[in-house]
Amino acid sequence: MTLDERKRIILESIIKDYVETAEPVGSRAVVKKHGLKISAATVRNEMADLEEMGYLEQPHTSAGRIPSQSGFRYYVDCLMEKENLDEQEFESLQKVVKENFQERDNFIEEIAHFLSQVTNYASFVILPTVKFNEFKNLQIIPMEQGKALLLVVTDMGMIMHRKITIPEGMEAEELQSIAQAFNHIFGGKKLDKMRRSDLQMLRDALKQRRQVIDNALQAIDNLLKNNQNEKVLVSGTLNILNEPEFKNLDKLKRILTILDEDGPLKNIIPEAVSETVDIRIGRENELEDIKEMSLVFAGYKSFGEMGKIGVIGPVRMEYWKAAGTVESVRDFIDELFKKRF
Amino acid sequence: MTLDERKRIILESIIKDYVETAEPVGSRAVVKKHGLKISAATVRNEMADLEEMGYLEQPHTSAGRIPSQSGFRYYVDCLMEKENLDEQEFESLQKVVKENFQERDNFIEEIAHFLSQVTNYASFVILPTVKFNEFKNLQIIPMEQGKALLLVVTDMGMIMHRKITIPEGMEAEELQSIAQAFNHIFGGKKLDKMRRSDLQMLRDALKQRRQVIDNALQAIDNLLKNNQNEKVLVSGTLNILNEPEFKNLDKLKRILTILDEDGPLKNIIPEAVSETVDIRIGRENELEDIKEMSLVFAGYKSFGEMGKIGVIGPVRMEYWKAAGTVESVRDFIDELFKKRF
DNA sequence: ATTAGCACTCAATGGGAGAGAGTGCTAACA
DNA sequence: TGTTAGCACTCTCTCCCATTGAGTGCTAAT
Repeated sequence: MTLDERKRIILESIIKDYVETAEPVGSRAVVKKHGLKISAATVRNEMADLEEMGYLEQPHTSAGRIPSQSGFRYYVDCLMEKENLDEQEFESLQKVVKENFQERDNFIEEIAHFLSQVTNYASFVILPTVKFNEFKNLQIIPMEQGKALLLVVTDMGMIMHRKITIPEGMEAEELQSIAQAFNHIFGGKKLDKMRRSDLQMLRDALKQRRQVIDNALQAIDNLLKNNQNEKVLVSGTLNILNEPEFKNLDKLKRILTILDEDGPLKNIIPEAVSETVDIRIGRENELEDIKEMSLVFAGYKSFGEMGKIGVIGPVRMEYWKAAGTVESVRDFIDELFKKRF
Repeated sequence: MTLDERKRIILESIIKDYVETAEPVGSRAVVKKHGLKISAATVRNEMADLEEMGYLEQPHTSAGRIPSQSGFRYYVDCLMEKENLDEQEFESLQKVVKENFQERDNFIEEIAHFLSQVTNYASFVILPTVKFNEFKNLQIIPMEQGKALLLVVTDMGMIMHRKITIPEGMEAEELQSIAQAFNHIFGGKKLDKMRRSDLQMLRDALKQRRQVIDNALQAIDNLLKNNQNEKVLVSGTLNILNEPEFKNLDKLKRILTILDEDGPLKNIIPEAVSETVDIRIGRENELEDIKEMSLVFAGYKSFGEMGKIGVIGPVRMEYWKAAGTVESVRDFIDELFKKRF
């Protein structure tokens, strides 16, 4: 399925034109745009060939051609050159990182924002679960009257915290011994293996402090619930309002609804992602509702587990820019996470 | 400006009809809908009067009437009866609270979600700043190698935390003495009064540990930056896709963009809010971009400072439902916050 | 004061003509 | 044999106009 040089040039130039204008591209336009030394009629013949091969299609007989999804696939596989961040964009990324790398949540949000700004598509960042982190250490720190702060630290350095109620007047030492009991039982366990059944042991070990323990367990339960699921962050969804293919209100609504909710989004992205950029074009996506959208995404590591970043846009997407950007950002934060999170 | 009974009935019935259908309401429709004992012609006369008074307007001569913004204002002030949460909704609210009151951020998010679900409008919750809380207590807790967790607690019990880097091998006691120095200098200060100028004192007090102190100060700076500004949470923005007045793509985009960003939203809500429900209809809003939208909102207290919740929707809004819902939810969480946050 | 009747207004709908863009095919050309 | 000019043809898009129908305001009768 390799194309001769001329067909390639024509296909690529139709793709570039179509991506820019969202209009079918005619034979004359192809010749003009690239100052080709052949006539429109010749191009028409080539276009007819490309259509037969399935790379182009015609909305109706008297219109120009538009790239088919296979056409885009061929382009992405064989013709595309990724366009990485330019100097200015890279500086802006560094600035974003510098200002926000203090706190993980914030940071991730800003990264998503950056992605959508640079590409002009909707972007997403999926935070990995910490299921497979190990419970390393628990601390209970007395705060104001009757309150304490419960800290859970994992082997990868992830910290979770929650406020709990304790009996008034309880000594710090007592809290410490409770914490010790927890550490003894849960220490070294993967988070997803921590079971309520271990509770009995604790109860037995510390008959007197049932209330604190119950509160603490409740809090841990809650922390785990909050962190065991992947968190999804989306940014720039409104970019799709600019795309003429979604000027239909119903379609728009369907897409925005998907992007607005966490649930569907998680299912959109394939479970297994690699650390290289992957592209899913239109019908290649499994979810029915996004068969008119394309995904460009890649995996990164944080706290030892796999997260995902990417952009989502119309099939008529600037794949070269999207792929380059996702790649650059992925590499950048992956490197960063190695050091910090 | 009081209306006689008949005019009131007519105005109210036009409002209800128009809110439901988004279509101009004709004289016949008014008579039929409410089984009035008067003829359409009589209603037409009354409608002409109401139009003269500015409560109704006519899109064009051969159409029915729609309520003007003053009409809605009159309705809200003189005719409306708030429709509070029904039993089922109230139960659902309690359930939401029960499942999420463990963590403030989550909790607030779910409240916003609840509001938008029940009203079918976009909802917002603005978290108060903690500017006026007092710095009460700082702790530095050693974590894994070379890392520590910095905790800042305010007099109202608000906890902020951040991870910092410390020199390897530093003793817990040493950290404690650093923390003590902080507490000594900042203790009792309002958060918005904490100045970098105090830094010098610290430096002098603890010449040896400059690195830890710098890191800690950096972290505190960051925490404050994060919490001094009001945080805005928005939910259910896509509800406006259902409103026929926003089927115009440009308008839609303008509104969604406003709701999508934090900045504009903060300015939409008047600075001073009371604890009772306030309603701003269309042009009563100061911001140009939302002069076609209405706000229904109220203030609540958390950590001793004022937050805001409310909904935003088209001028053609079910004010009775929106006002009742906002009131119910406000009262509920206000009560809750008194106990917890 | 209320109502029936009627002429009038104006948005919305749908059909048809004309313009314009682009094609496929044919025949001529290098 | 590949390339090109020319031309008839197709199909969408836009504009125009006539028709329809809902709803009004006014007038005259009750």
